[in-house]
Order: sequence, then C-alpha cells, then structure tokens
Amino acid sequence: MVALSQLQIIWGCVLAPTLDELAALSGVSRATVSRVINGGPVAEATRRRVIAVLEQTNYRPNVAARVLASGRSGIVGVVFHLEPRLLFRDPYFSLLLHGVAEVLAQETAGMMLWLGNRTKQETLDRILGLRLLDGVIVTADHLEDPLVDGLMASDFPTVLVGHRREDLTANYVDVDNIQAADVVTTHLINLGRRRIGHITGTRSTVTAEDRLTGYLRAMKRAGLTDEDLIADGDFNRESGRECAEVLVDREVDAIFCANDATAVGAYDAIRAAGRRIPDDIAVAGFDDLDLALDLDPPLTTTRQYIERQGEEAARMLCQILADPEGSPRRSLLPTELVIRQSTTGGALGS
Amino acid sequence: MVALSQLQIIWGCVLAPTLDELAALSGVSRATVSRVINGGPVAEATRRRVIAVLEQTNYRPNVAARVLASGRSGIVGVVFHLEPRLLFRDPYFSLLLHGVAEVLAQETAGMMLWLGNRTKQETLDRILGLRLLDGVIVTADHLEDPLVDGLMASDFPTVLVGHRREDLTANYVDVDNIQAADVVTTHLINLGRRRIGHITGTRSTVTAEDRLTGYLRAMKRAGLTDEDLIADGDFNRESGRECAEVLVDREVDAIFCANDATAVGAYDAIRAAGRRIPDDIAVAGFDDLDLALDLDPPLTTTRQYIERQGEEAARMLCQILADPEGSPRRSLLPTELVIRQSTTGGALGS
DNA sequence: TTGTACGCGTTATCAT
DNA sequence: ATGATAACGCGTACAA
Repeated sequence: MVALSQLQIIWGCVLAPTLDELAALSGVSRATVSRVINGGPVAEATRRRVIAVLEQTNYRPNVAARVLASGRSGIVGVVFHLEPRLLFRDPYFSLLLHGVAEVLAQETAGMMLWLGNRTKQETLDRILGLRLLDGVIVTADHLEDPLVDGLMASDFPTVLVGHRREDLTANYVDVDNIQAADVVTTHLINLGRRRIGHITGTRSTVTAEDRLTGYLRAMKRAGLTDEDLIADGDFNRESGRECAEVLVDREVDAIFCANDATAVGAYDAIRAAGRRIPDDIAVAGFDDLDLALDLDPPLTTTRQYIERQGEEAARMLCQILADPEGSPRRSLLPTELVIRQSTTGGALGS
Repeated sequence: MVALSQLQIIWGCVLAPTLDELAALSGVSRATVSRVINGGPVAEATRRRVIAVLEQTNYRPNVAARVLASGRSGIVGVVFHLEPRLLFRDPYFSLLLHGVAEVLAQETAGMMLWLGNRTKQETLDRILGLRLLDGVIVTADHLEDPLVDGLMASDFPTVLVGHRREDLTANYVDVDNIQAADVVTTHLINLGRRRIGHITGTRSTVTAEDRLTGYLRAMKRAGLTDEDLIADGDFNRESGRECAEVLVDREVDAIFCANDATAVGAYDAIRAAGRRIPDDIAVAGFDDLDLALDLDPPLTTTRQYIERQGEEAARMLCQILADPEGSPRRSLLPTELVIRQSTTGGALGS
C-alpha cells in the first residue's frame, strides 16, 4: 500500500497503470484486482482497499488486452450502409444515430461507425474480421443485402433496424409500415378522395415496398386500385417533384408520399402546376420530420419516433449481450397519423 | 503446404485463422508470415507461398492482439462533442462526417464516433483510457474546451477542425472566418448599406467570435460601427428569427447572419414584419448549404466546402500517423463569397 | 478468499 | 532470410 502522493509521482498522468501495478499498490495479487473490477468473490475489506487505489489512479482497463483474454470489448458497431446522399440529406439517420448514441453512451465503452464507403461484402468482412466488436446495430433497408445475410448466417450478436420477412431469426426494431400506409391511405379515402396517387420510396428497399403494399391494400379494399396512380420515387425531394408532375398530369386528387422529403418535392410540383393544396390535391408524407410542420400548408404525415427506434435498438443489443440466450427479440414500435391542413384544410376539408 | 480443400475443412468459414495456423499451412514460422503481412524482409519465393495461403484463407489480423503487441490498431476516433440539437439540425456536421468517413474508409481499419453524450472530461478520459485509437479528429468549436486542452497536453495524435489562437502546437484544418466575415460585410457596405446588423453564432464558440471580429473590422474600416446592430444568436433558425425581430425594430438595412440556418430565421422575421428582401433589408448567411439556393430570394452566403474540410482533416491525421515527427500541420482552406439575390436583387441591387 | 500460472494472437528482438 | 522467444495486459482455471 503506497501513499497517494507517491503514486502520483510514479505514474503522473502519463503512464496508464496496469493491473500488476495496482496489485502492487494494494498489496494483493493481480487476480484479486481483476475480481474487484469484474465482480468476482472478494472479501469486503480487501475490496475496499483495492477500490481506494482504483479511484486514486483513475484506472482504465486496456481494452485490447481485455478482448484478447475474454473476447469482450464493450464496443459495438453501428452500420448505416447507404448511399451517402440518402444518408445525409434526410434527418432520418441523424435521429436514429442520436437515439443509438444516447443509450450506448451509458451502457458501453464506445461505438464504431460504419457507413456506406465500401461494398457491403467488404464491410461485413471487416466487421467480423476485426474480432473487436461485441455486436452490431444495422439498418436493414434493402430487400437484397449481403451484409445482413452474412450477419444472420454468423452468430454475431446483431440487431436490425427494419427487417425483411425472411429474417426469421433476427432481432429487430421496426414499425408496421404496411399498416401505417393503409391508415393514411384510408384517411384520404375517407376524405372523399378517389384518385389517390402514391409516390413510392426507392423500390429496392423494404420500407418502400411495405408502404406500397399498405397503400394498395387500402385502395383495393375501397375498390379504387389503379396502376397509373403509382410513381416510383427515391425518398428524396427531386424524385418527389418529378413523380408529382406525372401524377398531376394524371389528375390525381391526392398523393401519399413515401416520406416527408418526397412530399416537399410534391409541394413544389403541385405549386408549379398551379394547383392548390389540399383543395385540388391533398398531400400526405411519412416520418413527421420538423419540416412537416413548417410547410405551407402543414403536412399530414405518419409520425414514427425515429429517435426512439434508435434507443430501442441499442437497448435491445445491450440485453442480448447481457443474456445471449433466448428466442429472437422483436420490437414493433407504434406509429401515429398526424393530421394537418395538407389533407383537411381548404374548401373540401372534412 | 496444404491443399485448399483441406484448408476449408479445417477452418470452414467459422474459425478465424491465426498466424500460427497460416504458418503451419505455408510451412514457415509465424514470424515470417507476420513479416509478409507487415512488409518485412522475406525471400520472394516464400513470400509468394505465404501470400497464396493468405488469400485462400482471407485472413484478417486480430486487432486486439496487434494493438497489444504494437500499440497500433488502425482505428481512429472522431469526436463531435456538441449539443445534440446543434449536431443534428444543421447539415454542417453531416457533411463533415461524410468527408472524414470517405477518406478514413480507404486509409484505416475503422472509425469510432464520440458524440456529446458525456462530459468532455469523461470523453477525454475514455478516449485516452481505451488505448485503442491511433489518433482522433475533433471539432474544436469552443473557446473553453477541456477535451481539446487535454488532448493538446497529451501527445496523442490529434487533428482539430477549427482551432483557437492559443492552440499553438495543434494540427488543424480551418477556414479564415475573420477574413470571410470581413468580405461579406464589405460586400454589403459596397452595396450602399449603412445600418448593417449582425446576428452572431453561439458566443462561446470560436467561429462565432471570429465572424463577429471580421464583421467589426469591416464596419470599423467604413466608420460604421454601432453596438446596437449586434444581436447574439445561437446558430439556429429560432434564434435567427428572434434576433432579426430586434434588428428590424432597430431599422437595419442589412443583416449578416453567422450561418445559413440563422438566415432562414431572419427571413421569417423580416417577412413577418412586412419588409422585403433585399429591397428593405439585405440578408447574407454563412456555409452555403443546399437550402441557401432554395430560399426566396436565394441567399448570398459564404461557401466553405465543409465536406472537403472533413476529408482534409482525415488525410492530415493519416499523414501524422505515418510520420509522427515534424512541425504542426496546418491547413487553412479557402472560402468563397457566393452572391445571390438576397443582397443584389430588388430595386436597390447594384 | 486468495494467489499461481497459463493462454489469448500479435509484434519485435534476438540469434542463427 | 528465417526461426525461436519474449513481451503486451488481462481473464480465469486451478491450486492452495
């Protein structure tokens, strides 16, 4: 047992102390110090002695050594493997990341971020090859996704944000896009609209397909199905504008857009064509981003608590790491139709 | 030397091969395999034999073991330690991250992301305590910043994005905010504006102070200084609106906003007060985000190539890691005044 | 309850 | 040019 002053001199702030050094300071063996840190059986008296030293040195375990010995780092991966333009022009991923980071900051030692700068196959190789991460959170947007396939095939602890129907054993956080799209489409039908167009999201993504499915389900139920009312968009403003131009020409009286960014483009096109919202054409989006409220008129849309999905995914991964056994964990978070003037304003408003 | 088929059977895709196993397969020692991988002196014939095995097994070194032995992981930290609302409501950081990720993806094994979920002191402790990162890229916005102070005090390889004048030994990427603010203010003066207001950014940040300094310099030179024309904002739309309301009351004929988000708020307030842009009040922003072009009228602003700053910072860090010696590296990137109708449109336009 | 000793997979320093 | 062998710092059986 050495006095604090001496201890400061020995290590200062420069050299990080090791278990061996802490052991020497507390007069016990390295194994005992390790047990104190990791919660092994230690006599109360010695534990207190060790803890005192621990605090004085503000000891941090060497992650590399810990991984080598035990296989666990406390570090998790977060994979947003998407086109950069999609990743950064829509607040969706920022919100998701925010939620994830919030929870992980409390529960883990750190977060490695993987973006779409490499092929999915290469990203997969690296993540598994590193043998450093305890688990990953991955956005699973695409129908075809070798990265998700690879993770599912391995037994690497994984939580998906979004999922495909064939991911049977996956742990995931998702929302019911089909149901939500059905609800908003039905809302438009109930308002008396009949020629309801849909601008889809990127067609290779799960969310785009699901929202389309929900739209079709509601339209079919009302006997309104018409293939001409569907335009393939890309989840962004530009495609929203282009698709809306087409739909305006086809004389729709409402448009359900696959997300809010698309709806902004639809506003542009509808305005440019000299039509009024919602009097001539009602518009609905999806996400309920901040901008939905700023639009004129404010946008009817489906709120999906993106940040909370991130939090939930992070929490789920932590649970899996704490208790790897058990059946797949699944969390279907609620959505909420937020009705604003873009569908109910104007003369035709209900 | 073992045939490929046998090799597959031995490890399948499940177990990651180790140096020892590769050595056994190629009929050389572990040390030689290591030399092949890390570029040591190896006879050409044996090198080829080893490389063949390397490719067949798609071997990935164990990062933890490598760190323990050599101290280098190939992983760098990226620290955006800011209020979450600032971090995610302005595309600035997304663009920066994009640039950083692009370069790091090619040069390094990975990227750990640190956001403002903990105190700066704690973030600093963790980063240094991990002993896993080769270096960090840090946004250095604040005048008072224990995180940056701590990194400067240590000899940990660090690149700052933005810097303070007292960071004498720092490696940094920055733009000349003072000069850029001077230029835009002078632009307004040259247009004949006399009561030119300034909405500052968050006053504890370097960029806010520097842009204010540049504004004051230009105003002083023109003999126009007036303390009443300065309103303290917060780099966001809301504060832009509030500050612009005040400035409109004080009968400014122009407003230089500390960033584009602030300018959007200023537009709101000016419109609400029934004034025209730029006829009654000219407006200029800073950043040249996409939205600057979408505003009506399009916003005069200073373009600062944010993404390129991220790329440059990443490149600089890689250089430092490759060659730790040498004087501090500094990179002052150019800015460009982009003149649009928010200053030169309307009847008064030059 | 506590200590000893080995192993994790690599790099690096020696001999050879 | 190559091969032993010793670190690197930690966790953990096993022995005491």
